[in-house]
Amino acid sequence: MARPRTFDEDRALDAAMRVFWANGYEGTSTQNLCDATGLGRSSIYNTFASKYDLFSRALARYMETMTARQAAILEDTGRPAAERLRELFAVIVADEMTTRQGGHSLGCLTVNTTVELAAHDPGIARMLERDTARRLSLLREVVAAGRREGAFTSPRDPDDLARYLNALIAGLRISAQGGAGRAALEAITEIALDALTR
Amino acid sequence: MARPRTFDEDRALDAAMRVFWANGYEGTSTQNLCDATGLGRSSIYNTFASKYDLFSRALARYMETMTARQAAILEDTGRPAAERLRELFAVIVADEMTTRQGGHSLGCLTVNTTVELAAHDPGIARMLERDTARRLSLLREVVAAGRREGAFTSPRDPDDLARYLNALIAGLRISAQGGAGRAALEAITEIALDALTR
DNA sequence: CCGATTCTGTACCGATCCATCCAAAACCTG
DNA sequence: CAGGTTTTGGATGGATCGGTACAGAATCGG
Repeated sequence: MARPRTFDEDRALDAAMRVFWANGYEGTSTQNLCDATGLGRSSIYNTFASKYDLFSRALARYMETMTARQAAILEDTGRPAAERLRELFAVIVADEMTTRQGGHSLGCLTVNTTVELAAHDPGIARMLERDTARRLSLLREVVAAGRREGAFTSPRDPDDLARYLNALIAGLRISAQGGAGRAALEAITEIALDALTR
Repeated sequence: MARPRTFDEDRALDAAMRVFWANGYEGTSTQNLCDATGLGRSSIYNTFASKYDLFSRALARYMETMTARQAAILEDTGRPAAERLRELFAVIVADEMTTRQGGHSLGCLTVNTTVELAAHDPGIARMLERDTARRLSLLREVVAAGRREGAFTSPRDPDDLARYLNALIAGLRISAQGGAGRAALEAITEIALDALTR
């Protein structure tokens, strides 16, 4: 029929995602994307409509994989809720430690994009809001489960507790980007749980 | 001697700061800076060495004013520590609600810059680290005072509690940038205090 | 009111921005 | 192996990027 592609679209998307993650949307040039993906400009623009479209799809991919990972941990109803939440924190801290570049982590593409684009781009903002809603739902469920198990004794509204945890996770990412080390991050997560078990 | 300036340098710096705050470093063009300050390119480059230098000074100004405001609240030893901390949260939430543009706040220039530049620019990173150290010190002091007063019963290390509060404040900003409303932000701050009083 | 000095507006610089065009290359079907 | 179709690389597009050059305007000391 026709000449086939010599590259894998998902691999290209992954490479693009990492560049956007490290440099932000404005901070990434189309040349950067060519270098990172190994593709020519033509191949990129033939596959993705624009830099914006490529970013949008990279962000969607990131959110899907990240939130799915978190869902797998938080929805593992075979384990106590408190243990699931601790595991989530441990994974997040581990991620922050492994995406380090010269003393500072890259943080989280979702958080980074919220900072850079949420106020300027309604389309991106809606994507972020959907992802946040999903994570809030996961967190609310694990909080409710922990309460049923008697582990989380806080009388606060589970919705608010979920928002609290979500905010704290974002703050954890910012702290890591600011240079906080593993011990500091772990201490933060320990204290964060105190609010649930008080 | 010579022709005097027709503009106030501090006012120009303020205008530049707001543009960087709203659009980030990469997202702000020199033309944007001319428009916002009302200055011509010559005046800007005659007063500031470069876009980078202008940003650096705008950031320094932001950090100085913001942290000074927070210090004034946290170091007001005439009031109970818990009250001071609540007041800090109230001011932060109020700020986030007033810098809104179309449902999303602009967040905090310090946090935004941490996301955009900390991993790439050692000079900016050091500025941010100094500011963070100063705020951590303020928070540690208020935590220690609250403990002496018997209000904060958490047995955790005051250093860690300060880091926890700092992370939570950043998360509060991110939540606001993501579209969280006043009620949600206030609930988060209430729960955050639970970790200190457990 | 003149000379020295500084500020300011405009034009301009090379580099880079995102995106497109087009011809050559590569593949599948018949 | 020929025709049709898609991909690919390289050249190229106008626009904008950060920054500079330069001439004229504005002010002060004398």
